[in-house]
Amino acid sequence: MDTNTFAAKPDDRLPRYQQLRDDIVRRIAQGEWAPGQAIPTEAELSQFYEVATGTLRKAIDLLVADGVLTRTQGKGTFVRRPRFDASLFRFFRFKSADGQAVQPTAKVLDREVAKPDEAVRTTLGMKPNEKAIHLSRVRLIGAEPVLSEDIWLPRSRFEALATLPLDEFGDLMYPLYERLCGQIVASATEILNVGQATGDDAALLHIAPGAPVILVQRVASDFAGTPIEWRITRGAATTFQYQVDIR
Amino acid sequence: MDTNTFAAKPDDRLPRYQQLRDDIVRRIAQGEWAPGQAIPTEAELSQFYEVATGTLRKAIDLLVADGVLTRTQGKGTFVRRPRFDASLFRFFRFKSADGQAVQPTAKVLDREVAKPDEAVRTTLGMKPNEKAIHLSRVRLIGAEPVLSEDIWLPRSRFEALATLPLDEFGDLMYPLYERLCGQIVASATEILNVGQATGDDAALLHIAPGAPVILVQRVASDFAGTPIEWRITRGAATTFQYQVDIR
DNA sequence: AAGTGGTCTAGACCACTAT
DNA sequence: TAGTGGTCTAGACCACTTG
Repeated sequence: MDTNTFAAKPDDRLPRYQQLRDDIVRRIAQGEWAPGQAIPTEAELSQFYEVATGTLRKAIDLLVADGVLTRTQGKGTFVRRPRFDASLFRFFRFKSADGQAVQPTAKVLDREVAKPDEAVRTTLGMKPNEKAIHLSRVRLIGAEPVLSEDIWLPRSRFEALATLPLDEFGDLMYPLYERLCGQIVASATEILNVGQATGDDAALLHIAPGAPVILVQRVASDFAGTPIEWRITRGAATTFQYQVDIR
Repeated sequence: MDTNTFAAKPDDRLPRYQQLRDDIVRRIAQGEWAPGQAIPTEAELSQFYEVATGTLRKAIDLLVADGVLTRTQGKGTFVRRPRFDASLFRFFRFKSADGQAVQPTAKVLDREVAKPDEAVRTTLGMKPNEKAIHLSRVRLIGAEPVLSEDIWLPRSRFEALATLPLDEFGDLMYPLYERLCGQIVASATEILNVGQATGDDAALLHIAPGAPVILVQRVASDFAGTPIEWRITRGAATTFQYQVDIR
């Protein structure tokens, strides 16, 4: 921070507060300020950037609205640690026997290092001959399988996962990405569709072939907006529910 | 506006800008400022409320973020006219023969004035013996039925629709509510589920009985947050697609 | 008590729209 | 040219957290 001036003038035509926002996300993307840590105080930042506190606050307001930062009065402003492995609960409502919401566990069934589909390859911005790591997972409530998942990762960023023993993958992938590969998921886009269970799905999820299933395709990206994971999740449509509020 | 002081001090503990926001939505809900019209200028409002322009702008920022107001530089700040009859396109992707996205037309099949289900009655906050207007609609692309809809409205607010000839209902309900009944839909909550087509659905939508269908339940409310419409829409799951961006 | 973010002021000047 | 919202300043004081 100290040694690095605000050289970045990406676009003088943009308002100052947008330039500030861009510079702050750049520093986060480059790891200068890490998730879970506090960024410098408003006073320090406004002095460094040579803007009034109101202008700096407006830049931070945008990042808070985007979910990149969180503010806590009296404590500081922090880079948000994204924890949306639970995001599927926005779609699938799982309950235990006593009606409580529960987190499913996960089990990696298979892993291969192979050439990805063309669609996956282009989505992840991979070179024509680059290999991908492909994981097949099942997620369970107790012993009951509820979700079936396929995950593709570019090998270049996730080399450590190519050799990790399958039983050492935990329930959550994103902490693993961060710990073993230094890859932090900052945002994601999900597309929902309805399909019918294939024979494999049916066997895995204990439903009838042809029964309706929800397909959630997710592309997850880092702070710089680069896609780093492609994932598809399938679950029985009977467990599906989603709520939207319209402005 | 001139005759009406800012008597409302709903909660002195709240920041001024939140009090301003509440007072502005109150005026909109009461019809003092109507959808499509401009509200007073920032200079007038900040003088009237006796706050600095920055404070007033923060209140308006909130309402813009909520989708209640829109600002246009050089022109003014306007009460947004909600137009989300097209919101189903967030769920169902319809295309014409040449691949263009199209708006479906609508046809009211049936209307009855009857006691609503208990669930509908309580959701709409209706008295125990109050009657509701129930409409059955089908929505079509060309001649092809794609969505089947049931709508319940409290009779007290929508009397005019109890007698309107069925062929005079247009394609869009909300402009009708506003024009004939003075009811403006300002927000809505939708819940999605997946089901299987009943015999009626199958016949109406030209799909096989038991085929997967998407059910969208919508509760629409006015500016004051009072629910005024309950609606359920059913469509073939094959036409369903939804995209979410996660922070 | 010191340090943080949260609220608010009283302006200035700029960019855009309309006439 | 007049009027609108958009940006920005240079502070002040308050509410909350931590030592």
